[in-house]
Amino acid sequence: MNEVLRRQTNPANPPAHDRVYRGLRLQVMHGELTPGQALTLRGIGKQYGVSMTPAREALRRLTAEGALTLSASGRVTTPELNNDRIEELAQIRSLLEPELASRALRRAHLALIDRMESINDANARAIHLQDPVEYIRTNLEFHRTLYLRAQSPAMLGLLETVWLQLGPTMRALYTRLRRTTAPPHHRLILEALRAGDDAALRLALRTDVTQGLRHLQV
Amino acid sequence: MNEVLRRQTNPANPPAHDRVYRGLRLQVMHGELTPGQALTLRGIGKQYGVSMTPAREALRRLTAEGALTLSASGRVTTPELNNDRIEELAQIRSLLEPELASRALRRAHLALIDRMESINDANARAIHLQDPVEYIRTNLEFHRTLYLRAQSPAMLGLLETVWLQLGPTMRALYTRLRRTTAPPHHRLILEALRAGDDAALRLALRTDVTQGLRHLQV
DNA sequence: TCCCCGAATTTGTGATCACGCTGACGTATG
DNA sequence: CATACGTCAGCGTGATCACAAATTCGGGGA
Repeated sequence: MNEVLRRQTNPANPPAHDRVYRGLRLQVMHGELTPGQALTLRGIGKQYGVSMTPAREALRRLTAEGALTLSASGRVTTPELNNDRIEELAQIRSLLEPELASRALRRAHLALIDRMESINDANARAIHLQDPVEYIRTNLEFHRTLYLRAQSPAMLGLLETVWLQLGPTMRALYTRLRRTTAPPHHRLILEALRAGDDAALRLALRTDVTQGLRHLQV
Repeated sequence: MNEVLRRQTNPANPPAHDRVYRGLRLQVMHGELTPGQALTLRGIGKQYGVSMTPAREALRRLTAEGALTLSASGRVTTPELNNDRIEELAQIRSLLEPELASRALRRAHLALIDRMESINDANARAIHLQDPVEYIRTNLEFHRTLYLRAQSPAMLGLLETVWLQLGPTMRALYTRLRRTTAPPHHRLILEALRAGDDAALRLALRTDVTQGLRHLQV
C-alpha cells in the first residue's frame, strides 16, 4: 500500500557529526566551557564515541559560526574576547534584539507571555541556586521564546551566532560577579509586551542587553 | 646563524580545505553559481585536485555560514530563496549597513573616498560590458571598502554571511533585468561621505540596499 | 501514452592510517 | 639559579576505503 518507508534518514537517527555539533554548541552557548579552553579532535571523538572525522566536521562548523577560535596552527579553542570585541557584540545584540522583539510584538499573544513568565521564574530560581549554566540557559530561552514569534529565521540565526561567541565569556562574568537578584529588565519586557507598547519594548530590550554586558568589561 | 626556517606552516601554504573554502566562497558570493545548483564532494575534490576530506570540510563550513543549503539527505546545493527570505535578508542589510557606514564616517578620509570612487567606476564599466560577476564583485567591494573603516569585524562578518546567502540570487536578478545604468545611490553615498552628513549617509545606504533588492521579488 | 517499480550508479558518512608540524617538558649549559 | 636548546608525545591534515542510502534511468505493465 505504498508504505512510506523512512529507514534511517528522517526519524531520529542524526549523523554522528551532527550529534557532536549540537552537543558542543550547547556546551559553548551555555557557558559550560571556560574562555580559552582547548579542544582536540581525538579528545572530542573519545568523548562522543566517534572517530576524528565527525569531530573535525563539528569543530569546523562551530568555528565557522564564531563559536570557536582557530589558531594559526589549527588548534581549536573557545574564544577569549577582549573589551572591544565584547562591546561590539553587545552593540550587535542591541541592534538585532529590539528589532526582533518589535517584530514579535504583533504576534505575541497571552500564552506566549505566560510562557516567558514561567521561564523567567526558572531564571530567578537558577540565580537563587547559584547555577550559572542554568541561569544562562533560561535567560537565552527567555529571549529566544520571544524572538521565535518574529518569524525572522535569518535574523534569529545571526543573533544566535552572536550568543555563541559570548557564551564562554558570559559564564566567566557570572562567576565573577555572582549576581543574587534577577535581571530587572525582564519585568519591563513583559510589561511592554502586555501593553503592546513598541517603543517601551525596544527600550527594555536595549537596556537589558547593554546592562547585562556592561559588567563584563575587564 | 639561527636561520628562521618556516617550512610549510606560515608563508603561503594554506591547507587544502582552506583553499577549497576560499575558492567556493568567492564563486558563491559573486554569483558564479546559479540558485539550486548541486555540489558533490567528489566533484569538488576533482575540481581542486584534492580528496573528499578537504572538500567536505569546505562544504561544511560554507553551509554553516548559510552560503550553501544542506538537504535532508546530506546533498549540498546553493540556496533557492523565496520572497520572504529575500525580503528578510534585505531588511538585515538595511539594518547593518547604515550602522557600519555611520561608524566608518568618522574615519573616512579623502583617500578612502577616492578609492571608493574608482571602484564605482569599475562597477559602471562592468555594467556597460554586461558582466554580471564583475558587477557584483565591484558592488560588494564598494561597500566593503567603506565598512572596513568601521573597525567592527564582527558586524562586518555577519554582513558578509548575508551577502553570501544572497549571492546566487543576485546573479539571477542581474541576468533577468539586465540593468544598463549604474546604481544611482552610490553617488549619494559618496556625497554624504564627503559632506560628513551622517543622516544622509544612513539614508543613502538604506535606499541603495532596499532599492537594489526590491527588483528581486518574483 | 503514462505510470510504476527495480537495478545500477552515484552520493554522503565515518573509520583508519601515515605524515609532518607544534608545543611543552626536561636537560644541559652559561 | 636562570636560560636556551633538543627531544618527543600529541596534534591536525589529508588520502583511502567500505558501506548504506539515495537518486536516476530504464523497461514493463496498465
